[in-house]
Amino acid sequence: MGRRLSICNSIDDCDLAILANESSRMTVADGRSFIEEGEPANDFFVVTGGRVKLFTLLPDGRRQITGFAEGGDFLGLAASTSYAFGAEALGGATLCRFPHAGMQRLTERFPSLEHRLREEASRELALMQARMTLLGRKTARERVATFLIERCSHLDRPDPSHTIELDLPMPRTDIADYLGLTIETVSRILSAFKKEKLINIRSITHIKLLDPERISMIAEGME
Amino acid sequence: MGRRLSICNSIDDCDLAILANESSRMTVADGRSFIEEGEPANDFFVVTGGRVKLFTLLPDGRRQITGFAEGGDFLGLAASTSYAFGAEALGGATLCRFPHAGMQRLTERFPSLEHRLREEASRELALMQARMTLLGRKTARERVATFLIERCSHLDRPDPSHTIELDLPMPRTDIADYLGLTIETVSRILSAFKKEKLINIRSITHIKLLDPERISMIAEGME
DNA sequence: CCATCACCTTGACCTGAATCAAGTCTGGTA
DNA sequence: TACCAGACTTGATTCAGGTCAAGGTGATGG
Repeated sequence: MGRRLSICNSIDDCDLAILANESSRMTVADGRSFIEEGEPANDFFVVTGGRVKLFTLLPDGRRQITGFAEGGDFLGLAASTSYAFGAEALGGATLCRFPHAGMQRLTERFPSLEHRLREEASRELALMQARMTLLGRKTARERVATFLIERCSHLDRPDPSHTIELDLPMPRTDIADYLGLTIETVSRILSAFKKEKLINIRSITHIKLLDPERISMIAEGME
Repeated sequence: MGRRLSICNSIDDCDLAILANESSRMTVADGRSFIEEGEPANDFFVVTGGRVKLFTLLPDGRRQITGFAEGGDFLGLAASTSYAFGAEALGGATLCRFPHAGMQRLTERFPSLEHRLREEASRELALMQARMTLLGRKTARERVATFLIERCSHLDRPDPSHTIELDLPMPRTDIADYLGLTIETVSRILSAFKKEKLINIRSITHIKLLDPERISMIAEGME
C-alpha cells in the first residue's frame, strides 16, 4: 500500500467535480471503527490521511490484522455483498467514501477506472500471497524481520545511507496481531535484534535499522 | 473457487470464436508446474478440467500452498509484472491460456469482462482474508476442521442429509502446506476426529463427515 | 502372490512461542 | 515533583505442534 497513484490518475480528463459528486469525505478518530466485518458492503474508501488497520476476528476475540492502509490506499475490494474485514483508524484518519452506486456511475463514465480497480485488487492479492507465506511458514524472527523490511517500503524517501530510520505508528498489539504472534514475542525479538546490533530502539515508535541487508536475509529465512 | 460462472458469462453476446482466437488450450500432467513464481507474468489461465495448486516458496524450500483451483477457476490475477506464486497440476489438469495482450483485446471489445475480472479478484481477496486468519490465529484442530468445511463448499451437490462425503484429491503434504502445518499433525488430527466420531476415514482420499455441524463449530473456535 | 515404493499413521521426544507473572518506562495530570 | 495508568519489556514455566524414528497400507509390477 501507499505511495502509488490515487484512483484519480486513471481518469485522464479527470473531472474532479464529478468525482467529488460521487464521494464524501469523513474523519475517523483514533481507534474508531468505520467498517464492520460482515456488514453489507455499500461503499469503497480511499484513505486520504492518517492510517487505518484492517482485521478479521474469531468469535472468541482472536484477531488477525490483515493489513495497514495509509494515504492513497484503497479499501473495500475484499467484499462481495458484505465486508470480509473490519477497519478502524490508527491514530486518526481521513477518508473518502464512494458508495458502490456512485462508483458504478464513475466506471461507466471512465472505463479505465475499472481497470485501475482491478490492478489495485491484483496488487493486494500479490501482497496477501506473501503474507500467507509469512503466517504459514515463517518463524517469529523471520516475521518480525519481514515486518521491519516491509515498513521500509512505506518510507517517502528510502534513505540512501546504509541505516534506515523507521517509525512504527502502531502499538505492539497491532504488530503482534499482524504477524500472528503475541506482544511478548514481538517485544522479545525486537530486544534480541537490538542486542545483536541489528537495530536501535530509540523510542517505542522509533526504530533505526543498523543492518537492513542482514535483516532482509533473516526475513527470507537465509540468515 | 469452483462452481461459479466462467468468464464467458460476462460476454453477453459471447462470441466464442473471438474468445477461442485469443486463447489456447493446454494440458498439464500430474505434478508438472506451469507457472513459476517470479517469472514475468504474460498469461492468465482458466482451469477447464482437473485440479491445480498454487504456492509460494521460501529459499530453503519451505512451501505455502495459497490455494487450490479447479474447473472454472481463474488464475493469474495475483501478478503485476511477475507472478506472485507458482502453480502446478494436481493429478493432471487442462487449462485455457489467455495472453495478456489478447485479454486486453477482449476487455476492449467486452467491457463487462473487466468488471468480471475485478469481481473475481475481490472474491479471491475475501477468501485470502479468511485464510490469513486461519494461518495467523487458528489452532491445528481449527485449521483442519476449517479445511474440511471448506472442501464441502466445493461439492457439486451439497448433500442434503446430515453426513457429507468428501473427496480429498490432494496428498497430506499439500494439505499440510496449505494449512501451515506438518503432515504428521494433519494425520494426527484427522485420526483424533475419527476417534471422536466426527469423521470416518474410508480411504486416504475419501472422508465422511459424520457431524458437519460440530466440525463447523470447531472450525470457528467455538467448540 | 509377493516385493517394492510411496504415502500415510503412530509414538517418543523436543522446542519455539504462548502463557503467566512481575517489573519498568512514559507521558499526562495535579 | 510525584503519582498514575497504560503500554512495553523481561523472566519463568508450560504446551501445542514440530521433529525424529519406526511401523503400517495399498497400489503397481514382476
